[in-house]
Amino acid sequence: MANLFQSVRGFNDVLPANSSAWQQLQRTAEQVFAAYGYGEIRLPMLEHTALFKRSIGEVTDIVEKEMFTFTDREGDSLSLRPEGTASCVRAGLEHGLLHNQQQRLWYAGPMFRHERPQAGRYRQFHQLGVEAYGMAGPDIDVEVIALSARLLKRLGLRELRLELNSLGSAAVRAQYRAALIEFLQRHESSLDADSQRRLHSNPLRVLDSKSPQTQALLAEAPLLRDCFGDAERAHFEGLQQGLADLGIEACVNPRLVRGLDYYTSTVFEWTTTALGAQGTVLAGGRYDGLVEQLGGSATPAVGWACGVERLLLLQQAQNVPVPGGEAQVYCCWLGEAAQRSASQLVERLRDALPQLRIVLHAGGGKLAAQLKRADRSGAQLALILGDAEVAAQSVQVKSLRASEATQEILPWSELDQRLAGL
RNA sequence: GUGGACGUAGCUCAGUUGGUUAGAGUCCCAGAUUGUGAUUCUGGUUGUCGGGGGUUCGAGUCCCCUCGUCCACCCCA
Repeated sequence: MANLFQSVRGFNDVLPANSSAWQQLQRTAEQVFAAYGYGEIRLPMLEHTALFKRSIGEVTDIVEKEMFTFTDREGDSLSLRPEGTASCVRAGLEHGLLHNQQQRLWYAGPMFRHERPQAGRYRQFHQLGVEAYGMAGPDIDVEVIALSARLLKRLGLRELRLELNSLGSAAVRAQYRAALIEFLQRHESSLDADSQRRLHSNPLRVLDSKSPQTQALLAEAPLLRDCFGDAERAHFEGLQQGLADLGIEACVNPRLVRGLDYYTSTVFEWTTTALGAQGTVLAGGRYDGLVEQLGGSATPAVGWACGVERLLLLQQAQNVPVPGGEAQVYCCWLGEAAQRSASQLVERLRDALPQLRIVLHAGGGKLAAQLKRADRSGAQLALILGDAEVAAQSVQVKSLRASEATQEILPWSELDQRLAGL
C-alpha cells in the first residue's frame, strides 16, 4: 500500500460512480449552448507562456505564482492553460474568426492552477465557458447571462445569487484607479495587510477585501459608477433592463471586481453560500480590449466560465438527483448451452435496443451468486437462462426492484418489447 | 506560499495512563438452499497501524523529520 504510486497533488481521478454525473452535466450544457446557437471550439491545453502573461496580466496571482510552466526541448516557455479565454482569442485570431465578424463559441475542458487544493479547488479543474465576439451592446451581455441562468436551472441548482457590476471603459478605470489610490493612501494605516500590499499592485482588488475593518472604511470610498460617462451608464442600464425583461434577478454589487486584468465594463458572478469558501460558481464579463491587445483589430467581447467541480459539488449539496448510469438489465445463465444462447441473445438485444444498458454475467457460478451480482449492478431486471429456457426458446424475466418480486417467462421474440420501456 | 486538523483492513471507524498474538461494521468468498438476489444464520480471506528516525525492557499510542489528505487564509471558476 504505502509504496503505491499516487496521483499528483490536486489532480483527481473521476471514478465510474461519479462519471455519469459529469457526463450528464456535459450533455445538459451542450444542449443549452446549442439552444442559443453557440458552436464548440476545441482548444489545446498548452500554450506559449507569453500568451497568458499578455492576456491575464503580468502581475496577477495566476501568472505570478499559479501557472504550470516549463521549458520544452527547443527552449520555449510553455504553460498549461490556467483559463480558456486567452486560448480562445488566440485561436480566433489565428484562424480569422474574429475580424469584422460575430462569433458565438463555447468550450469545455481541464484548466491548471498551482494552488493549495481545498474544497472546490483543485490543480486540475474543469471549466465550461462561452465567448461572444463582435457584439458591443448590452443585448449580448444579457444573452450570455440568460444562457448561464438557463444552464444553472437545467442542472437543478437553486438559491444562487447573481451579482452584477460595471468596471467601465479602460479610460474610466484609469481615472477611478487614481481616485481610489488617493483615497486609500489617506487611510493606509487602517487597511489590513493584504490590502496595503494591493494598494499599488492592484488597487481595485482592495474593494474585494474580506477584512470587515477595510470594508467599513470602503463605505466612504469613491464609487466607480461616479466616473462613468453617458456611454457606460447607458450600457449598464441597458443590461439591467434586459435582465429584468427576462425575469432574471440581479443584484448590483459595486465592489465586484475581477482578478484577471482583461475585464472591462460588465462583470458578473453567480455565487452560493453552500460551498464553504468557494462561493463563485460561474463568473465572467466583458473584455473589449483583449482581442486588440493580442494583435487583432478592436473587437468587443463578452464571456463567462464555470467550474464543473463546483457545479457538481453544489448538485450534491442540494441533493439534486443525478443519474447513476448503472445497468438496467443483468443476464444470468446456467450451463454451457445457456451461456452460448445468452451471449447471442444479449447481442441481439443490443442491436434492437441500442440505448439499453445490459450486462451479461461472466465467470459462471451458482444462480444465487449471479443474482446477487445482478442486484449489486443496480439493474431493474434480471434475465435467467438455463437448459429448460433454451429448449423452449424462452427466458425468465425477474424484477429486482419491485416491492413484490415478480417473475415471468417470455419467449425470446417478445423480449425486445418487454425491455423497450426501461 | 501561510495556518490548523487528520493518516489503523478495499471502504467507514474503535483501539484506555505505552503492555502479550491489533479489533468492529461493511465489502468480498464459501456453505445452510445441486435453478432464485437485496433479509437471516455459520465459517473464511483481507494490515508495512502512511514512511523514516528517536525515547523505552516494550510504541498503533510519546518525540522529531517527512509524505499525503482535508479545512481555512490567500486567490479564483
